[in-house]
Amino acid sequence: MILKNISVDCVLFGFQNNKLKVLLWQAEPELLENFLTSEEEYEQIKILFEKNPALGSDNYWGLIGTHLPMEEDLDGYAKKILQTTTGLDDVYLKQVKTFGSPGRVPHYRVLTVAYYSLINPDYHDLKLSPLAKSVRWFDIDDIPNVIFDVKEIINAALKKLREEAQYHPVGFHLLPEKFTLTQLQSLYEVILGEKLDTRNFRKKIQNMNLLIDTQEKQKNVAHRAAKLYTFDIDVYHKLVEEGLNFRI
Amino acid sequence: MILKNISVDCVLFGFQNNKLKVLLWQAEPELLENFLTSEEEYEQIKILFEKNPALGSDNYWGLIGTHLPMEEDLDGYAKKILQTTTGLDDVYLKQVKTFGSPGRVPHYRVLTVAYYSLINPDYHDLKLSPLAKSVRWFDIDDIPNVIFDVKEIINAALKKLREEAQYHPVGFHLLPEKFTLTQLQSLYEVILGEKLDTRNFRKKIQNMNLLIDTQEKQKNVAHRAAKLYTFDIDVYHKLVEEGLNFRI
DNA sequence: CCAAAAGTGTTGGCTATACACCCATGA
DNA sequence: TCATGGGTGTATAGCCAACACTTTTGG
Repeated sequence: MILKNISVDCVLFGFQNNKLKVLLWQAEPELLENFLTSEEEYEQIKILFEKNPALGSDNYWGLIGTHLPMEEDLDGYAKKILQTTTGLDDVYLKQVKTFGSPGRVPHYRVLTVAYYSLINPDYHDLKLSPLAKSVRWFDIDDIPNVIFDVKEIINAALKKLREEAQYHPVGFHLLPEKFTLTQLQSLYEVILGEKLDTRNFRKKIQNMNLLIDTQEKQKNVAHRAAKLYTFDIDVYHKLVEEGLNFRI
Repeated sequence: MILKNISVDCVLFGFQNNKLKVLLWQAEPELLENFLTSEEEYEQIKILFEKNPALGSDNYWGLIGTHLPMEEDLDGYAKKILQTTTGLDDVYLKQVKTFGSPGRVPHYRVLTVAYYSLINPDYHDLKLSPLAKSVRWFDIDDIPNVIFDVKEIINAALKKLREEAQYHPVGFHLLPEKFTLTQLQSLYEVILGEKLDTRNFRKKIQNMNLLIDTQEKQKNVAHRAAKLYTFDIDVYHKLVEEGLNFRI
Protein backbone atom coordinates (compact mmCIF):
# COMPACT_ATOMS: atom_id res chain seq x y z
CA MET A 1 0.00 0.00 0.00
CA ILE A 2 1.17 3.46 -0.88
CA LEU A 3 0.84 6.63 1.17
CA LYS A 4 -0.87 8.99 -1.22
CA ASN A 5 -0.07 12.14 0.72
CA ILE A 6 3.67 11.59 1.12
CA SER A 7 6.37 11.57 -1.51
CA VAL A 8 10.13 11.14 -1.24
CA ASP A 9 12.09 13.15 -3.80
CA CYS A 10 15.82 13.33 -4.42
CA VAL A 11 17.90 16.21 -5.72
CA LEU A 12 20.87 14.45 -7.31
CA PHE A 13 23.95 16.58 -7.82
CA GLY A 14 26.72 15.65 -10.22
CA PHE A 15 29.89 17.39 -11.43
CA GLN A 16 30.83 17.30 -15.12
CA ASN A 17 32.90 19.62 -17.33
CA ASN A 18 33.51 21.88 -14.35
CA LYS A 19 29.78 22.40 -13.92
CA LEU A 20 27.43 21.42 -11.16
CA LYS A 21 24.54 19.38 -12.55
CA VAL A 22 21.17 18.18 -11.33
CA LEU A 23 19.44 15.03 -12.47
CA LEU A 24 15.77 15.43 -13.39
CA TRP A 25 13.25 13.15 -14.96
CA GLN A 26 9.89 12.99 -16.61
CA ALA A 27 7.66 10.43 -14.97
CA GLU A 28 5.22 8.27 -16.87
CA PRO A 29 1.75 9.67 -16.23
CA GLU A 30 0.32 6.19 -16.52
CA LEU A 31 2.11 5.25 -13.34
CA LEU A 32 -0.09 7.57 -11.39
CA GLU A 33 -2.83 5.09 -11.95
CA ASN A 34 -1.16 2.89 -9.40
CA PHE A 35 -2.37 5.31 -6.81
CA LEU A 36 -5.95 5.42 -7.93
CA THR A 37 -8.01 3.33 -5.60
CA SER A 38 -11.29 5.18 -5.77
CA GLU A 39 -13.53 7.00 -8.20
CA GLU A 40 -13.01 10.20 -6.23
CA GLU A 41 -9.25 10.06 -6.52
CA TYR A 42 -9.53 9.42 -10.20
CA GLU A 43 -11.49 12.63 -10.51
CA GLN A 44 -8.79 14.50 -8.58
CA ILE A 45 -6.07 13.20 -10.86
CA LYS A 46 -8.09 14.08 -13.92
CA ILE A 47 -8.54 17.62 -12.69
CA LEU A 48 -4.87 17.80 -11.75
CA PHE A 49 -3.88 16.90 -15.30
CA GLU A 50 -6.43 19.20 -16.89
CA LYS A 51 -5.33 22.19 -14.83
CA ASN A 52 -1.63 21.44 -15.24
CA PRO A 53 -0.70 20.87 -18.86
CA ALA A 54 2.88 20.82 -17.54
CA LEU A 55 2.38 17.36 -16.14
CA GLY A 56 1.81 15.68 -19.46
CA SER A 57 4.19 17.92 -21.39
CA ASP A 58 7.60 16.92 -22.63
CA ASN A 59 8.87 20.35 -21.69
CA TYR A 60 8.49 20.02 -17.94
CA TRP A 61 10.71 18.12 -15.62
CA GLY A 62 10.48 16.86 -12.06
CA LEU A 63 12.59 15.51 -9.24
CA ILE A 64 13.29 11.83 -9.10
CA GLY A 65 11.01 10.33 -6.52
CA THR A 66 7.73 8.61 -5.84
CA HIS A 67 5.11 8.20 -3.20
CA LEU A 68 6.15 6.36 -0.07
CA PRO A 69 5.08 2.75 0.38
CA MET A 70 3.59 1.95 3.77
CA GLU A 71 6.33 -0.39 4.87
CA GLU A 72 9.34 1.68 3.77
CA ASP A 73 11.64 3.74 5.94
CA LEU A 74 12.16 7.31 4.70
CA ASP A 75 15.96 7.17 4.44
CA GLY A 76 15.84 3.63 3.14
CA TYR A 77 13.36 4.48 0.47
CA ALA A 78 15.34 7.49 -0.72
CA LYS A 79 18.31 5.15 -1.07
CA LYS A 80 16.24 2.67 -2.99
CA ILE A 81 15.09 5.37 -5.41
CA LEU A 82 18.72 6.24 -6.10
CA GLN A 83 19.72 2.65 -6.61
CA THR A 84 16.96 2.13 -9.14
CA THR A 85 17.89 5.26 -11.05
CA THR A 86 21.67 5.18 -10.99
CA GLY A 87 22.67 1.65 -10.04
CA LEU A 88 24.75 3.13 -7.23
CA ASP A 89 24.70 1.34 -3.94
CA ASP A 90 26.69 3.39 -1.50
CA VAL A 91 25.65 6.98 -1.93
CA TYR A 92 25.96 10.14 0.08
CA LEU A 93 22.42 11.02 1.01
CA LYS A 94 20.97 13.66 3.33
CA GLN A 95 17.50 14.80 4.18
CA VAL A 96 17.06 18.43 3.19
CA LYS A 97 13.65 19.38 4.47
CA THR A 98 9.97 18.58 4.15
CA PHE A 99 7.77 20.72 1.93
CA GLY A 100 4.12 20.89 2.77
CA SER A 101 2.24 24.05 1.83
CA PRO A 102 -1.36 23.17 1.08
CA GLY A 103 -1.21 24.72 -2.39
CA ARG A 104 2.10 23.35 -3.64
CA VAL A 105 0.48 20.61 -5.69
CA PRO A 106 -2.87 21.84 -7.02
CA HIS A 107 -5.96 19.89 -5.96
CA TYR A 108 -3.91 17.52 -3.93
CA ARG A 109 -2.31 17.57 -0.49
CA VAL A 110 1.14 16.04 -0.67
CA LEU A 111 4.08 16.43 1.69
CA THR A 112 7.40 15.94 -0.03
CA VAL A 113 10.35 14.81 2.02
CA ALA A 114 13.32 16.07 0.00
CA TYR A 115 16.77 14.49 0.01
CA TYR A 116 19.94 15.46 -1.75
CA SER A 117 22.65 13.21 -2.98
CA LEU A 118 26.11 13.56 -4.48
CA ILE A 119 26.88 11.35 -7.44
CA ASN A 120 30.16 10.62 -9.08
CA PRO A 121 29.31 10.66 -12.77
CA ASP A 122 32.10 8.21 -13.62
CA TYR A 123 30.59 5.40 -11.69
CA HIS A 124 26.91 5.68 -12.10
CA ASP A 125 25.03 4.02 -14.84
CA LEU A 126 21.93 6.01 -15.63
CA LYS A 127 19.21 3.49 -16.08
CA LEU A 128 15.82 4.62 -17.08
CA SER A 129 13.88 3.67 -14.03
CA PRO A 130 10.71 1.77 -14.99
CA LEU A 131 8.83 4.80 -13.70
CA ALA A 132 10.49 7.29 -16.01
CA LYS A 133 9.88 8.45 -19.56
CA SER A 134 13.29 10.15 -19.58
CA VAL A 135 16.14 11.19 -17.28
CA ARG A 136 18.67 13.95 -17.88
CA TRP A 137 21.41 16.02 -16.28
CA PHE A 138 20.85 19.78 -16.25
CA ASP A 139 23.31 22.51 -15.50
CA ILE A 140 22.49 24.08 -12.14
CA ASP A 141 22.47 27.51 -13.80
CA ASP A 142 20.20 26.33 -16.55
CA ILE A 143 17.30 24.48 -14.96
CA PRO A 144 14.46 23.77 -17.42
CA ASN A 145 10.77 24.28 -16.79
CA VAL A 146 9.82 22.27 -13.74
CA ILE A 147 6.55 21.15 -12.24
CA PHE A 148 5.13 22.43 -8.95
CA ASP A 149 7.65 23.82 -6.44
CA VAL A 150 10.59 21.77 -7.74
CA LYS A 151 12.68 24.90 -8.29
CA GLU A 152 12.27 25.82 -4.65
CA ILE A 153 13.27 22.33 -3.57
CA ILE A 154 16.38 22.42 -5.76
CA ASN A 155 17.32 25.78 -4.29
CA ALA A 156 16.89 24.50 -0.76
CA ALA A 157 19.07 21.48 -1.56
CA LEU A 158 21.72 23.69 -3.13
CA LYS A 159 21.74 25.94 -0.10
CA LYS A 160 22.17 22.92 2.15
CA LEU A 161 24.97 21.60 -0.04
CA ARG A 162 26.76 24.95 0.15
CA GLU A 163 26.48 25.06 3.92
CA GLU A 164 27.59 21.47 4.21
CA ALA A 165 30.55 22.00 1.88
CA GLN A 166 32.01 24.69 4.11
CA TYR A 167 32.47 22.39 7.07
CA HIS A 168 32.59 18.91 5.63
CA PRO A 169 34.66 17.53 2.78
CA VAL A 170 31.55 16.58 0.83
CA GLY A 171 33.13 17.47 -2.46
CA PHE A 172 34.89 14.17 -2.79
CA HIS A 173 31.71 12.28 -3.50
CA LEU A 174 31.40 14.16 -6.73
CA LEU A 175 34.83 13.42 -8.18
CA PRO A 176 36.22 10.38 -9.99
CA GLU A 177 38.51 8.13 -7.99
CA LYS A 178 41.65 9.81 -9.30
CA PHE A 179 41.52 13.54 -9.72
CA THR A 180 43.77 16.56 -10.02
CA LEU A 181 43.99 19.42 -7.56
CA THR A 182 42.64 21.73 -10.23
CA GLN A 183 39.52 19.58 -10.56
CA LEU A 184 39.06 19.64 -6.81
CA GLN A 185 39.42 23.38 -6.77
CA SER A 186 36.93 23.91 -9.62
CA LEU A 187 34.49 21.72 -7.77
CA TYR A 188 34.70 23.88 -4.67
CA GLU A 189 34.50 27.02 -6.74
CA VAL A 190 31.32 25.85 -8.38
CA ILE A 191 29.74 24.67 -5.13
CA LEU A 192 30.63 27.80 -3.19
CA GLY A 193 30.00 30.09 -6.13
CA GLU A 194 33.29 32.00 -5.80
CA LYS A 195 36.82 31.96 -7.20
CA LEU A 196 39.52 30.62 -4.92
CA ASP A 197 43.22 31.39 -4.81
CA THR A 198 45.14 28.40 -6.20
CA ARG A 199 48.14 28.61 -3.90
CA ASN A 200 46.11 29.08 -0.77
CA PHE A 201 43.73 26.32 -1.76
CA ARG A 202 46.56 23.85 -2.30
CA LYS A 203 48.22 24.77 0.97
CA LYS A 204 45.04 24.17 2.90
CA ILE A 205 44.36 20.84 1.23
CA GLN A 206 47.92 19.63 1.77
CA ASN A 207 47.72 20.51 5.46
CA MET A 208 44.76 18.23 5.91
CA ASN A 209 46.74 15.17 4.80
CA LEU A 210 43.60 14.12 3.06
CA LEU A 211 45.14 13.31 -0.29
CA ILE A 212 47.29 10.44 -1.44
CA ASP A 213 49.61 11.02 -4.40
CA THR A 214 48.99 8.14 -6.79
CA GLN A 215 52.34 8.80 -8.55
CA GLU A 216 50.36 8.92 -11.78
CA LYS A 217 49.85 11.81 -14.10
CA GLN A 218 47.32 12.92 -16.65
CA LYS A 219 47.99 11.61 -20.16
CA ASN A 220 47.47 13.16 -23.57
CA VAL A 221 46.79 16.66 -22.37
CA ALA A 222 48.01 19.60 -24.40
CA HIS A 223 49.80 21.12 -21.45
CA ARG A 224 51.84 20.09 -18.48
CA ALA A 225 50.28 16.92 -17.06
CA ALA A 226 48.86 17.23 -13.56
CA LYS A 227 49.43 14.76 -10.74
CA LEU A 228 46.54 12.49 -9.90
CA TYR A 229 45.39 12.05 -6.31
CA THR A 230 42.99 9.84 -4.46
CA PHE A 231 41.71 10.71 -1.05
CA ASP A 232 42.60 8.93 2.14
CA ILE A 233 39.38 7.41 3.32
CA ASP A 234 40.50 7.07 6.93
CA VAL A 235 41.51 10.70 7.25
CA TYR A 236 38.30 11.56 5.40
CA HIS A 237 36.19 9.76 8.00
CA LYS A 238 38.17 11.31 10.82
CA LEU A 239 37.53 14.78 9.41
CA VAL A 240 33.84 14.04 9.01
CA GLU A 241 33.71 12.94 12.66
CA GLU A 242 35.44 16.09 13.87
CA GLY A 243 33.06 18.01 11.71
CA LEU A 244 33.79 21.66 11.59
CA ASN A 245 37.23 21.99 10.15
CA PHE A 246 36.95 22.17 6.43
CA ARG A 247 36.73 25.82 5.73
CA ILE A 248 38.10 26.45 2.30
CA MET B 1 -10.14 17.13 8.19
CA ILE B 2 -6.99 15.87 9.82
CA LEU B 3 -4.12 14.00 8.18
CA LYS B 4 -3.83 10.92 10.32
CA ASN B 5 -0.37 9.93 9.13
CA ILE B 6 1.35 13.29 9.66
CA SER B 7 2.12 15.09 12.89
CA VAL B 8 3.92 18.35 13.56
CA ASP B 9 5.92 18.35 16.80
CA CYS B 10 7.94 21.12 18.41
CA VAL B 11 11.03 20.89 20.59
CA LEU B 12 10.85 24.07 22.66
CA PHE B 13 14.09 25.17 24.26
CA GLY B 14 14.25 27.59 27.14
CA PHE B 15 17.03 28.91 29.39
CA GLN B 16 16.49 29.22 33.15
CA ASN B 17 18.86 29.18 36.13
CA ASN B 18 21.77 28.70 33.77
CA LYS B 19 20.26 25.49 32.44
CA LEU B 20 18.94 24.61 29.04
CA LYS B 21 15.37 23.33 29.30
CA VAL B 22 12.88 21.54 27.08
CA LEU B 23 9.14 21.90 27.28
CA LEU B 24 7.19 18.63 27.24
CA TRP B 25 3.57 17.77 27.77
CA GLN B 26 1.15 14.99 28.42
CA ALA B 27 -1.65 14.98 25.89
CA GLU B 28 -5.20 14.05 26.75
CA PRO B 29 -5.78 10.55 25.39
CA GLU B 30 -9.41 11.41 24.78
CA LEU B 31 -8.31 13.81 22.09
CA LEU B 32 -7.15 10.93 20.00
CA GLU B 33 -10.76 10.13 19.46
CA ASN B 34 -10.95 13.11 17.16
CA PHE B 35 -9.00 11.07 14.69
CA LEU B 36 -11.17 8.01 14.83
CA THR B 37 -13.32 7.91 11.77
CA SER B 38 -13.66 4.19 11.30
CA GLU B 39 -14.09 1.02 13.28
CA GLU B 40 -10.74 -0.19 11.99
CA GLU B 41 -8.89 2.85 13.26
CA TYR B 42 -10.55 2.54 16.60
CA GLU B 43 -9.17 -0.97 16.83
CA GLN B 44 -5.70 0.32 15.98
CA ILE B 45 -5.83 2.95 18.69
CA LYS B 46 -7.07 0.41 21.21
CA ILE B 47 -4.18 -1.90 20.40
CA LEU B 48 -1.78 1.03 20.52
CA PHE B 49 -2.90 1.89 24.04
CA GLU B 50 -2.90 -1.71 25.21
CA LYS B 51 0.61 -2.34 23.97
CA ASN B 52 1.94 0.98 25.24
CA PRO B 53 1.02 1.57 28.85
CA ALA B 54 3.29 4.62 28.56
CA LEU B 55 0.64 6.45 26.59
CA GLY B 56 -1.88 6.58 29.37
CA SER B 57 0.67 6.90 32.14
CA ASP B 58 1.41 10.04 34.11
CA ASN B 59 5.09 9.12 34.01
CA TYR B 60 5.58 9.51 30.28
CA TRP B 61 5.94 12.73 28.39
CA GLY B 62 5.76 13.76 24.77
CA LEU B 63 6.59 16.61 22.45
CA ILE B 64 4.11 19.38 21.99
CA GLY B 65 2.37 18.84 18.71
CA THR B 66 -0.62 17.33 16.98
CA HIS B 67 -1.68 15.86 13.70
CA LEU B 68 -1.75 18.20 10.76
CA PRO B 69 -5.06 19.56 9.54
CA MET B 70 -5.63 19.31 5.80
CA GLU B 71 -5.69 23.03 5.18
CA GLU B 72 -2.69 24.05 7.30
CA ASP B 73 0.78 24.92 6.10
CA LEU B 74 3.57 23.05 7.91
CA ASP B 75 5.49 26.09 9.14
CA GLY B 76 2.28 27.92 9.87
CA TYR B 77 0.88 25.11 11.89
CA ALA B 78 4.04 24.72 13.96
CA LYS B 79 3.74 28.41 14.75
CA LYS B 80 0.12 28.00 15.70
CA ILE B 81 0.97 25.16 18.07
CA LEU B 82 3.48 27.42 19.81
CA GLN B 83 1.06 30.29 20.07
CA THR B 84 -1.54 28.07 21.68
CA THR B 85 0.93 26.68 24.20
CA THR B 86 2.99 29.73 25.12
CA GLY B 87 1.01 32.73 24.00
CA LEU B 88 4.07 33.88 22.06
CA ASP B 89 3.50 35.34 18.68
CA ASP B 90 6.85 36.05 17.14
CA VAL B 91 9.02 33.03 17.78
CA TYR B 92 12.23 31.66 16.36
CA LEU B 93 11.21 28.46 14.66
CA LYS B 94 13.10 26.05 12.42
CA GLN B 95 12.32 22.73 10.84
CA VAL B 96 14.68 20.08 12.17
CA LYS B 97 13.89 17.00 10.17
CA THR B 98 11.15 14.51 9.39
CA PHE B 99 11.04 11.20 11.22
CA GLY B 100 9.39 8.31 9.48
CA SER B 101 10.62 4.82 10.31
CA PRO B 102 7.75 2.40 9.95
CA GLY B 103 8.14 1.10 13.50
CA ARG B 104 8.54 4.36 15.40
CA VAL B 105 4.92 4.44 16.55
CA PRO B 106 3.71 0.91 17.09
CA HIS B 107 0.78 -0.25 14.99
CA TYR B 108 0.55 3.06 13.26
CA ARG B 109 2.37 4.76 10.40
CA VAL B 110 3.01 8.38 11.29
CA LEU B 111 5.56 10.81 9.89
CA THR B 112 6.55 13.49 12.34
CA VAL B 113 7.82 16.78 11.01
CA ALA B 114 9.91 18.10 13.89
CA TYR B 115 10.57 21.78 14.59
CA TYR B 116 12.61 23.48 17.23
CA SER B 117 12.00 26.81 18.82
CA LEU B 118 13.79 29.13 21.22
CA ILE B 119 11.69 30.65 23.95
CA ASN B 120 12.48 33.49 26.26
CA PRO B 121 11.08 32.29 29.57
CA ASP B 122 10.43 35.82 30.80
CA TYR B 123 7.90 36.55 28.17
CA HIS B 124 5.98 33.42 27.62
CA ASP B 125 2.89 32.57 29.50
CA LEU B 126 2.52 28.84 29.70
CA LYS B 127 -1.10 28.15 29.08
CA LEU B 128 -2.31 24.64 29.25
CA SER B 129 -3.34 24.06 25.71
CA PRO B 130 -6.83 22.57 25.54
CA LEU B 131 -5.13 19.43 24.23
CA ALA B 132 -2.87 18.92 27.23
CA LYS B 133 -3.22 17.30 30.61
CA SER B 134 -0.01 18.98 31.76
CA VAL B 135 2.99 20.92 30.46
CA ARG B 136 6.41 21.21 32.10
CA TRP B 137 9.98 22.36 31.57
CA PHE B 138 12.66 19.68 31.92
CA ASP B 139 16.37 20.10 32.23
CA ILE B 140 18.04 18.96 29.02
CA ASP B 141 20.31 16.67 31.08
CA ASP B 142 17.39 15.22 32.93
CA ILE B 143 14.76 14.22 30.39
CA PRO B 144 11.96 12.09 31.89
CA ASN B 145 10.52 8.94 30.37
CA VAL B 146 9.22 9.80 26.94
CA ILE B 147 6.94 8.07 24.47
CA PHE B 148 8.05 6.63 21.14
CA ASP B 149 11.19 8.13 19.61
CA VAL B 150 10.86 11.49 21.33
CA LYS B 151 14.33 11.21 22.86
CA GLU B 152 15.80 10.84 19.40
CA ILE B 153 13.88 13.86 18.14
CA ILE B 154 15.08 15.97 21.08
CA ASN B 155 18.65 14.91 20.39
CA ALA B 156 18.35 15.80 16.72
CA ALA B 157 16.94 19.22 17.65
CA LEU B 158 19.73 19.79 20.17
CA LYS B 159 22.34 18.87 17.60
CA LYS B 160 20.79 21.31 15.15
CA LEU B 161 20.70 24.03 17.81
CA ARG B 162 24.39 23.47 18.57
CA GLU B 163 25.33 23.68 14.91
CA GLU B 164 23.19 26.75 14.44
CA ALA B 165 24.62 28.45 17.53
CA GLN B 166 28.15 28.31 16.17
CA TYR B 167 27.39 30.43 13.16
CA HIS B 168 24.33 32.43 14.07
CA PRO B 169 23.60 34.49 17.15
CA VAL B 170 20.61 32.33 18.04
CA GLY B 171 21.31 32.61 21.72
CA PHE B 172 19.61 35.93 22.04
CA HIS B 173 16.16 34.48 21.61
CA LEU B 174 16.60 32.67 24.87
CA LEU B 175 17.51 35.63 27.06
CA PRO B 176 15.39 38.29 28.74
CA GLU B 177 15.41 41.71 27.15
CA LYS B 178 18.12 43.01 29.47
CA PHE B 179 20.87 40.62 30.36
CA THR B 180 24.41 40.53 31.69
CA LEU B 181 27.46 39.35 29.81
CA THR B 182 27.81 36.53 32.30
CA GLN B 183 24.32 35.31 31.47
CA LEU B 184 25.12 35.43 27.77
CA GLN B 185 28.30 33.48 28.36
CA SER B 186 26.56 30.81 30.47
CA LEU B 187 23.99 30.44 27.74
CA TYR B 188 26.64 29.75 25.15
CA GLU B 189 28.45 27.42 27.50
CA VAL B 190 25.33 25.40 28.05
CA ILE B 191 24.40 25.28 24.37
CA LEU B 192 27.88 24.38 23.19
CA GLY B 193 28.56 22.12 26.15
CA GLU B 194 31.97 23.63 26.96
CA LYS B 195 33.52 26.24 29.24
CA LEU B 196 34.55 29.50 27.61
CA ASP B 197 37.22 31.98 28.64
CA THR B 198 35.55 35.08 30.06
CA ARG B 199 37.98 37.66 28.74
CA ASN B 200 38.09 36.20 25.25
CA PHE B 201 34.33 35.83 25.16
CA ARG B 202 33.81 39.46 26.10
CA LYS B 203 36.34 40.68 23.56
CA LYS B 204 34.62 38.79 20.79
CA ILE B 205 31.17 39.99 21.71
CA GLN B 206 32.31 43.61 21.98
CA ASN B 207 33.89 43.42 18.54
CA MET B 208 30.58 42.51 16.99
CA ASN B 209 28.96 45.74 18.16
CA LEU B 210 25.93 43.66 18.83
CA LEU B 211 25.25 44.90 22.34
CA ILE B 212 23.85 48.17 23.62
CA ASP B 213 24.78 49.24 27.13
CA THR B 214 21.51 50.15 28.84
CA GLN B 215 23.40 52.16 31.52
CA GLU B 216 21.50 50.08 34.06
CA LYS B 217 22.88 47.61 36.54
CA GLN B 218 21.65 44.61 38.43
CA LYS B 219 20.02 45.44 41.75
CA ASN B 220 20.02 43.63 45.08
CA VAL B 221 22.74 41.18 44.26
CA ALA B 222 25.20 40.10 46.92
CA HIS B 223 28.17 41.05 44.81
CA ARG B 224 29.30 43.70 42.41
CA ALA B 225 26.32 44.54 40.20
CA ALA B 226 26.74 43.67 36.53
CA LYS B 227 25.91 45.97 33.66
CA LEU B 228 22.74 45.17 31.74
CA TYR B 229 22.74 45.03 27.97
CA THR B 230 20.19 44.71 25.24
CA PHE B 231 21.11 43.65 21.77
CA ASP B 232 21.05 45.84 18.71
CA ILE B 233 18.38 44.38 16.52
CA ASP B 234 19.71 45.97 13.33
CA VAL B 235 23.21 44.61 13.81
CA TYR B 236 21.62 41.33 14.80
CA HIS B 237 19.72 41.10 11.53
CA LYS B 238 22.80 42.10 9.58
CA LEU B 239 24.80 39.33 11.24
CA VAL B 240 22.07 36.81 10.50
CA GLU B 241 22.13 37.88 6.85
CA GLU B 242 25.87 37.52 6.59
CA GLY B 243 25.49 34.20 8.25
CA LEU B 244 28.71 32.53 9.08
CA ASN B 245 30.53 34.84 11.39
CA PHE B 246 29.51 34.04 14.92
CA ARG B 247 32.08 31.57 16.05
CA ILE B 248 32.42 31.81 19.78
C1' DC C 1 58.43 27.85 -30.07
C1' DC C 2 53.87 28.68 -28.68
C1' DA C 3 49.68 27.94 -26.01
C1' DA C 4 47.72 26.22 -21.93
C1' DA C 5 47.47 24.76 -17.58
C1' DA C 6 50.47 23.01 -13.48
C1' DG C 7 52.96 24.13 -9.81
C1' DT C 8 55.32 26.82 -6.19
C1' DG C 9 56.81 30.81 -1.17
C1' DT C 10 56.80 34.82 1.37
C1' DT C 11 54.97 38.48 3.97
C1' DG C 12 51.92 41.30 6.87
C1' DG C 13 47.89 41.51 9.36
C1' DC C 14 44.49 39.57 11.92
C1' DT C 15 42.53 36.33 15.14
C1' DA C 16 42.54 32.85 18.65
C1' DT C 17 44.30 31.41 22.92
C1' DA C 18 46.35 31.37 27.38
C1' DC C 19 46.58 33.41 31.53
C1' DA C 20 45.72 36.29 37.04
C1' DC C 21 44.42 39.88 39.58
C1' DC C 22 41.59 43.83 41.51
C1' DC C 23 36.72 45.72 42.06
C1' DA C 24 32.04 46.49 43.86
C1' DT C 25 28.35 44.98 46.61
C1' DG C 26 25.30 43.06 50.35
C1' DA C 27 25.24 40.33 54.25
C1' DT D 1 35.52 41.99 56.55
C1' DC D 2 34.31 38.36 53.86
C1' DA D 3 32.17 35.89 50.16
C1' DT D 4 30.61 36.28 45.62
C1' DG D 5 30.66 37.10 41.10
C1' DG D 6 32.08 41.38 37.84
C1' DG D 7 35.35 43.20 35.16
C1' DT D 8 39.85 44.01 32.75
C1' DG D 9 45.03 43.57 29.16
C1' DT D 10 48.94 41.56 27.10
C1' DA D 11 51.93 38.45 24.69
C1' DT D 12 52.38 34.55 21.45
C1' DA D 13 51.39 31.44 17.90
C1' DG D 14 48.87 30.11 14.12
C1' DC D 15 46.00 31.17 10.25
C1' DC D 16 44.43 33.70 6.30
C1' DA D 17 44.79 36.65 2.28
C1' DA D 18 47.30 38.82 -1.22
C1' DC D 19 50.28 38.35 -4.76
C1' DA D 20 53.59 36.62 -9.97
C1' DC D 21 56.54 33.86 -12.07
C1' DT D 22 58.62 29.31 -13.80
C1' DT D 23 57.73 24.53 -15.48
C1' DT D 24 55.97 20.96 -18.36
C1' DT D 25 53.65 19.17 -22.18
C1' DG D 26 51.53 18.49 -26.88
C1' DG D 27 50.73 20.50 -31.09
